[in-house]
Amino acid sequence: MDLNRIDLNLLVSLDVLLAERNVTHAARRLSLSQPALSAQLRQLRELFRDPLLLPAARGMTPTARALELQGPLREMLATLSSLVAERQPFDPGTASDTFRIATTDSIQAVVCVPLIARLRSLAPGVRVALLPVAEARLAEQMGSGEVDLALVTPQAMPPSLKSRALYDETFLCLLRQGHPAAAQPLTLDTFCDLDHVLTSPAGGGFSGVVDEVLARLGRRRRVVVSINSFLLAQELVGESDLVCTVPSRLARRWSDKLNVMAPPCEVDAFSIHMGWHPRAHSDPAQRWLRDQVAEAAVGIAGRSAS
DNA sequence: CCGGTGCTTGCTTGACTACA
DNA sequence: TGTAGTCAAGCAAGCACCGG
Repeated sequence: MDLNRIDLNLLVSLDVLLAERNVTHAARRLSLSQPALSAQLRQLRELFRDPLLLPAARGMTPTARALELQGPLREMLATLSSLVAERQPFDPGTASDTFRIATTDSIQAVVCVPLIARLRSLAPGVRVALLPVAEARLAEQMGSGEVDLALVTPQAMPPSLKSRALYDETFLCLLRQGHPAAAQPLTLDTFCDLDHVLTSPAGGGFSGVVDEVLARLGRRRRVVVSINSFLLAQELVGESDLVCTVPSRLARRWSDKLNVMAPPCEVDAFSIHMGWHPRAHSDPAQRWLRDQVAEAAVGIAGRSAS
């Protein structure tokens, strides 16, 4: 069958004809005259090479082929109907969506805490799931809808995603209160003499951006603990003489219980981006979520990063 | 009970019209 | 000019009624 020959209106008429099993009644339902629908039935008969409906005592009787078509036809028209239905604008007041955001715990603390407060007030019916970042699977997770939004560095962002910069970030060092090294600004010598905690979302590593900077300066530090949770860093630092270099906004959150100090060497700033699948680009709910994340990020970006 | 008649219902077809 | 619609007429089948 040549698809070019198929007029969608003919299929709509067939659907009504099969439901009514009466050309006159079907024509009335389709706002057509009975002869007009009779002409369409003739075209359908040619198209399907089957009588489709045979005259009966009262109305028409469907042929086996017509009965075979009825179910799939109804489903196809319902799918088409939903496909072309006007997309409803997102209404945060009544929405009950669940948003899944993949990010590190440091970004969760910095961005997601104000974000969730914002969502609770604007869209009390929505739910938020914060998920760990599985860098290798991120593109696949977003493609399948397992994750709606990723908040990560551009390096961790799969190239297939659309992305937008949220804010820039630098590093600060954390030491416990009363730590002997905290009495004066950290020098490179003091910094390298201390034992370090290294945090990385992937975990397991003992070398990071700070080690790269030190290597360029011909220096090195001793990383004795490697963790994948930034939040655990404050506990470890608070209970030991360890030092930990963490994103500045996170460090400042703990300034009341830990010493927050500038690192003795210049560690390159980095940026945090949000990424989403192209499929979700024009989805009203997803767009609204991205706007809220951007708004939350404007709030934190406004605060000095150094 | 059966067959004839007329009415109703419903489909098809031909003539005509409107419109792009 | 072609397409898609309406109007009007024709035809077929079912049904009710009536008379023999």
